[in-house]
Amino acid sequence: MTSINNVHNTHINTMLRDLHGSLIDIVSVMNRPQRDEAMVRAAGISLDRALFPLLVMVERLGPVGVVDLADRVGRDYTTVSRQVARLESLDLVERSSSAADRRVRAAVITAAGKAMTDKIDAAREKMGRAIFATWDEQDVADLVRLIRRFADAAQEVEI
Amino acid sequence: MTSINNVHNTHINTMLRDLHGSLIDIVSVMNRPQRDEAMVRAAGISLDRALFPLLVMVERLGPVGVVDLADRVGRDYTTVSRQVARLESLDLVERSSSAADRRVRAAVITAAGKAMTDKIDAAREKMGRAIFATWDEQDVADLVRLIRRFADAAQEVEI
DNA sequence: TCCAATTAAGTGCATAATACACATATGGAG
DNA sequence: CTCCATATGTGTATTATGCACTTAATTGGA
Repeated sequence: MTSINNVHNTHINTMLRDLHGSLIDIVSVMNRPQRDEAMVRAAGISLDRALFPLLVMVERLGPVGVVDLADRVGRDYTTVSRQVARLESLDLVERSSSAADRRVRAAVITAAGKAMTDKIDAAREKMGRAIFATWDEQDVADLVRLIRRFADAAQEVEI
Repeated sequence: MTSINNVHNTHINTMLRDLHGSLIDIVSVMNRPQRDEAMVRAAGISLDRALFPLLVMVERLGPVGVVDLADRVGRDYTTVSRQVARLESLDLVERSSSAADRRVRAAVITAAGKAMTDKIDAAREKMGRAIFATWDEQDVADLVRLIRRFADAAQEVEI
């Protein structure tokens, strides 16, 4: 290996470590219960901590099964099965057997659930505007584009 | 509000929603227990799921107290207090009362803990190289720079 | 200086979350 | 058709979690 390659590798390693550190910080922010709960409470609703990310994912991912959701939240699917059942009993999501694969009881968000996530989205949008207020439009566009590309690649390389 | 501003707002909203979707995907990947656990098992070690992110954070954040860690993982500090105590009993972290503030028993990683996170880092580096193999160097640099800036801003706007 | 309020950390305890073992139904390959 | 993989669900034991309370140290005033 040439010295140029060594320099290059060190550079990449530094960037990867920086990237990982940034992701840890972002996940830390997203994990903070205060925000989600404060939003939900401000909307006059009460929802268990564990149910919240699932509701958001059901809204985002459209008809989605328990196993798929479980993979994403990193919990056993039996745990998620019970949580989705609770969301269903709260009329925040509804499920129906997929015509294509009747094993799957895919969950979709209800009007009541959507009303809840809309309130969260509004708060998130406000936060996003505050964050990007001082950014060049080009930087925002680059971030959105590159992070999407990164997310896609990260999902591919897994498993 | 002019129609130009409407277009602009819609554009920002779309980008914010895209960004949020990307972050959900990234968090999903990071949440997958298979990877971390497989890494740790490959290294011949066994570590509870809940303890793992804490170990990584202690390694990254240097001397860090229980309350600070708890804020980051989004759990009550009493829960984290017990988990850090377990990491300590496993000799993966060690704690000492800070000279500056003797209430704080700041945790730092031990040699054994560092050996564990080094193995994880190596696996993560391999993954990063796979992800970025086809990227322009400039895109990688832009992503690292912009995501760091975003993480910093997101931490500021919180609370 | 001294006291009240604040903050970091820890413990006991009740509750909720979680995962494993097991069961059922469907899909798909041969 | 048969066998195996997959999606989901339930019973149960274990663990994690958070609240109430406590201790110790720091901080900010009066």
